[in-house]
Amino acid sequence: MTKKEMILKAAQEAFGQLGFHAATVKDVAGRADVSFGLVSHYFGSKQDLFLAAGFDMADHLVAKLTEATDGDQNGLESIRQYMTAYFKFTDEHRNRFPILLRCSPFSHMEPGIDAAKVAEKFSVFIDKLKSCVSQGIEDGSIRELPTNETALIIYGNIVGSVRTSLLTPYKSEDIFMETIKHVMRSLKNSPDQEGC
Amino acid sequence: MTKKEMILKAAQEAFGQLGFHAATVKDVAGRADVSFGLVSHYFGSKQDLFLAAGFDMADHLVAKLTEATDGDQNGLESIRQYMTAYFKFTDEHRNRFPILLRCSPFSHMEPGIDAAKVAEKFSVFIDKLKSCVSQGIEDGSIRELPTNETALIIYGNIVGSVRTSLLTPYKSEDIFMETIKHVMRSLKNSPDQEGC
Amino acid sequence: MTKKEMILKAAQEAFGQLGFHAATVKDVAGRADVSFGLVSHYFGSKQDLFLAAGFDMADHLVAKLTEATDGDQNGLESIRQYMTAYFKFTDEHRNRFPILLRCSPFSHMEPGIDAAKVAEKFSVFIDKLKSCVSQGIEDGSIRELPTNETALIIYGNIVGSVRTSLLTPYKSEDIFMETIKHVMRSLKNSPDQEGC
Amino acid sequence: MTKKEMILKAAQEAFGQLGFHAATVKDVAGRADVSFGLVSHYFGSKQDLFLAAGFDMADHLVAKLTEATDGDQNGLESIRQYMTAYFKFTDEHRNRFPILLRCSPFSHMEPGIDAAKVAEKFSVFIDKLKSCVSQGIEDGSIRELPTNETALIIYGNIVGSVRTSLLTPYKSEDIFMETIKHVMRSLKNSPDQEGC
DNA sequence: TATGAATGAGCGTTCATTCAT
DNA sequence: TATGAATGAACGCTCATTCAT
Repeated sequence: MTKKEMILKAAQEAFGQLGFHAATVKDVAGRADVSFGLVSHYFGSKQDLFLAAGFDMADHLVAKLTEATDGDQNGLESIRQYMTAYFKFTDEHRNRFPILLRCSPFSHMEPGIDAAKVAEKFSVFIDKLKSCVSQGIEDGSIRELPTNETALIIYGNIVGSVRTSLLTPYKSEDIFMETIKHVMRSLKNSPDQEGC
Repeated sequence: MTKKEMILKAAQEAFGQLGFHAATVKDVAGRADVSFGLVSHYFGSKQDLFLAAGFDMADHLVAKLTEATDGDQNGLESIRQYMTAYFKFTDEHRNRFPILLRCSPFSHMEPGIDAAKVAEKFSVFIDKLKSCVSQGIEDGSIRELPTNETALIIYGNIVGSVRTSLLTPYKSEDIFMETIKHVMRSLKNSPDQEGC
Repeated sequence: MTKKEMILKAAQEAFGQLGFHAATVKDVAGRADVSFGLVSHYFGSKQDLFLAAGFDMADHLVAKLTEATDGDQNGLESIRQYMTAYFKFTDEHRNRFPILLRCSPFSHMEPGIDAAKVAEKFSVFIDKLKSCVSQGIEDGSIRELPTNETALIIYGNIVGSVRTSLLTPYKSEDIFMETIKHVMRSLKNSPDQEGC
Repeated sequence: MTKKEMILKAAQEAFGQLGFHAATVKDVAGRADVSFGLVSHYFGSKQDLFLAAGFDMADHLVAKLTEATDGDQNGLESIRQYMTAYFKFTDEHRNRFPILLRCSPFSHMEPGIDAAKVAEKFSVFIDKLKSCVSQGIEDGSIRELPTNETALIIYGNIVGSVRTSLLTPYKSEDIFMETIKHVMRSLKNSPDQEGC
């Protein structure tokens, strides 16, 4: 691994654990075992480093989600795969995943960070869900629901459970699996059941 | 309103908008139109002020939720009232509500803040939901679900939609109402529908 | 004891233990069990309080020293009485005596304190010793020594031992008694012994 | 001279003149003609700087005292050399020596300074005197006296005269020389003179 | 007399950033 | 590439002091 890559990993870890302000450039350099001057050399300002760290993590997650939803299953099943892949990714990167909870439009952006860039980057997560919902409504696996709101609610459901799992002391046996069931129940098209 | 109260309101606003680190004590004092020395005089350290601001907001919300769930409706209906009251409260305090998104166990606690105190304070939000779920399962309005996970997922749903509404640029016509429907669909006990 | 007197005692204790800067007006008020506003009311500024506390202690010590040297003994004996009374006084006021080590021309005056006033106040301690030395040389109990230097050296001896006793961890069985012997040996006029 | 050394000299000067509290880090930086950030960079906290400044001065003095007492003269003569070297050192460093009057177990330690470290550092000054006294008693140049108390009293005598010379307005022609004579007279073993 | 709300100068300290090497 | 000396804005905080009650 190059020093540049080591800095990026260290930044994801430090920013994820401590947040933008509390994580210092010296701290990142220390975790990467390089001099702090090298951080600026490669990544410029602290803000730039934060975005680079967040976007790198986002790119890896997008790749996994794309892979998971690429099959020819129906819309509801795609959403299940999306959620499964998302939760699997968080489990596999518990140390560095929290950077995505920080560098996300669903979180307060630190003043000085370009929120628009972050929002644009993350729109792909929502757009993917929208496609799944649309497809599911078309193929009959998902009941008639407003596409936009439903996608946002599902994403909120995912992130809510990830936050519960990674951040709170309110521990649960298997909140990820229950969250998937919760969403499936809500979306599933059952012809003989009226709404509420 | 006393100056002490003005400082508390200003702190909720500043911490909510900017976060613990980016919001400065001088900024809070400026919003409250008092000298910065008075902040320490009444609240001690910045961390103490943060907790006071968060807990004050939490107390007000708890009061509303208690009022909303106090009726003799069934468990599912109690959850609907809980969610309705929660969303109404966020709408009525858009300026100062975000302190609760910051000072919450579902968020990263700033290093130096006593996370245990926060978690204890907020456990009432989850506990209230647990009671509703239990009651709903007993009275037959809610299907057989694990109480703890379900309560946490509902709370995640609520906070997810609040975050979407207050923080993101992904605007939606009426995400709060759709979120309530989403939860109702998922929880409602329909004897003739199997789970998934 | 009036509140004014209680403040003075508390100031001697606080300034003695903590020094001018580290001792706060609130601390003094707390020890005296009065509100901090009352301190300013009676004594004006912190500097004024410091001088009042130091001078009060000095006055009490001067009274004891005067009493001790008032007899009709010879000069050497007067010095012994002076030293004995001085050490006795420090023992009896271990809690509050250190104010005199702080508010003294033999210590660094805190910037802002009127050093000249302090020096004038304390000159009486040296002058008393000078008289004793002069008298002793006249009455033959003390050898021929320069009056001024000898008085200063004796005073330095006294304060040195007080500092050793009150401040250092270098404990000693009876440094006060040994100090008196040390001075007596050095001053005593022994006709058959040349100097060195 | 490196900037680090310049900061140390400036700290000795500033702390010596003004004391720990009244001397500010910005003041030290100004005297050293460096930015105040560099002080933290090299020395950490103000307290660390204070100890570094005091210990550096102590080390230089110890070197001189060791040199002065290394000869094969008798114990009494060693003490004379010790005192002579001590007084010479204070004269040669009148600007920066006072740090040693502040950073010393014979002075009130500022709250927050590690008094035990200081006491340990300074014990060498007393220990050197103890050796001289012991040796002098053995070789017959010093009368039978308690070693510990006598060493402490001699050190008190030295510091008393240094304080008188450097701090007070009570000026004297040659207090240092008279102090040496004072100690010599008191210690010298005169077989035909009884004690007092 | 007696209180403490209110002020703000000034402190030590942190830390992103620049730049000579 | 890689280092860390050097800078200074900005922070939280303390505390003497004033003054209305």
